[in-house]
Amino acid sequence: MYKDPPAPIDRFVLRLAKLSPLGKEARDALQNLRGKVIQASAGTDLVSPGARADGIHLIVEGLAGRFAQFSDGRRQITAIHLPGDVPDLHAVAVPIARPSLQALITTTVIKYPVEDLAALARRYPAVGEAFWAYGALDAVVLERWAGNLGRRSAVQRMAHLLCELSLRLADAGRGQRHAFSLPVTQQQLGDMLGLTPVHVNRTLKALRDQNVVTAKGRQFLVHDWESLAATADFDPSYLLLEAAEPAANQRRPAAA
Amino acid sequence: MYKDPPAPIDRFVLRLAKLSPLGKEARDALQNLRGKVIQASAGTDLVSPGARADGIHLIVEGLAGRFAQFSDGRRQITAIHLPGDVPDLHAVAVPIARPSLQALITTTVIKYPVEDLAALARRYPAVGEAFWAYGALDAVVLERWAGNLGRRSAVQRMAHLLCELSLRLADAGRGQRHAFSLPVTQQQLGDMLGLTPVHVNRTLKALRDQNVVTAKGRQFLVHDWESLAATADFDPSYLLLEAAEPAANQRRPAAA
DNA sequence: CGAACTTTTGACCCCATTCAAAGTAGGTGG
DNA sequence: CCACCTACTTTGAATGGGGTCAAAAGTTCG
Repeated sequence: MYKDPPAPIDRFVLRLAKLSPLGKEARDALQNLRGKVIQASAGTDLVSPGARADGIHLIVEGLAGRFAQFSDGRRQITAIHLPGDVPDLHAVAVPIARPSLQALITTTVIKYPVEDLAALARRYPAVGEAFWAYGALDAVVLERWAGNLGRRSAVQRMAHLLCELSLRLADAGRGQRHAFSLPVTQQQLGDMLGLTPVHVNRTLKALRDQNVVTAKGRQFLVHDWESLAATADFDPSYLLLEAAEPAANQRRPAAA
Repeated sequence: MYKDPPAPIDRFVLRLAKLSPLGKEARDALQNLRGKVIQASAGTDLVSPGARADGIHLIVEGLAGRFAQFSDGRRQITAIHLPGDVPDLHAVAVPIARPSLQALITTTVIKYPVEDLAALARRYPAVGEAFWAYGALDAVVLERWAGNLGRRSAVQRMAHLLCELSLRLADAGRGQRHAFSLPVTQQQLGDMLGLTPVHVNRTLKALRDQNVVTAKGRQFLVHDWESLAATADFDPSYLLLEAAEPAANQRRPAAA
């Protein structure tokens, strides 16, 4: 077997610690937070637009999308969150600013009381600073997402999304950058890319015909990652993953 | 006369204080920050893509755009910043994550040393928390921007942009929501909206023909704000301006 | 008073949407 | 285990919104 996926809370704490050095006491305090475990099936809203703020979510398993909704019901997904992510951490600082959150597949989350996290941030300044930095990085990713939507063609957008997600999934121990499972519908891909489901299908077909990516079922195989990154004009550095740059030491045990 | 535009640094401190109650000492410390005044003419980059981090910018006068740049040179503006805004405050927490910044018109900024702001945030926890919250609100606006780019037609995008900017300009004391000056080129509007300059022109013409907005020179007159907001599906609450919604109980007593 | 930059308009093209329908899982109950 | 239902995927044909190319008419400013 490959490396086991790290426990989501560990992943979260690790990322925080990388942003601002955390003492052992602070790390333990984060690990010992108690929250409510919640299961959501695909397509249900974890936080509906305009809902009251009642907790901060840690993704434990599955896939969640942050989204904006329009009055006609259409949605634009603005960020994808994997196990170990906390999509709405910034709501600790600004309870009013709560993003809407949707489970894209069957998803398990833990919901922590806002006050507990606020108390932690106040008690350990390093934690507060790490929370702030965490939100800042989130905003960087969001900015790329916006650039993607504004200025690129359908194929480029799709390529960029696949590049981003392949690296992040690999980083979360959920696959490898050239072979991963992304079990979302084409409808949902459309909501991420600002495209109609029909055109998502055609776009995937185009990539398949170029022999760059094949999506069978919801299993993605990237045959030519370099070419994919090139069409996407993708620069991984903004994700700030360690695995991102060298990429040489991407272990690949004999499997499949 | 209408109200005078408040001094930009005051506007910034005021906004911070609204996010997290600041003591007089902390407010004074913010006011007394010393930085380098810089003038930039229209179109020049205040921070070029990939440039080294060397300061945090307060917009004093003019208009700046945060942007993403692609390898072919095209740009997508992801946020507009008015006098009193600090576009890159989050770089205090994550120096690596520095947004590119462009002066859209002749613009004056003050550049503060990152360390000075970091020291302030560490010394006054309330300031740190306010900085964090400031970034969180910025991200909320950015999320709307992304939704705008992903799912709306050219006319809707333009309408939304004009709604947002008219309210923010009015809030900054630089005009009224139905009559304001936005002295940017149609090329730059295109970079904001993900459109070509030619189509920006046609879009403005469409709004003019519907008698909703007329843009003569770079002076904008909104004849029917309600109708504009309706076509944009615009909801002002995300901006968290006092003028926008009731928000009556938003104020807090200044603690020492 | 000319040079460079904007704005405006026209004609044509192409990418993505829309509408429609057939094919393909996946899941449930008989 | 199969019949059936529902949701998702795939493909075709027609439409349209926005892009591209080109040129003329303002502006601004040295």
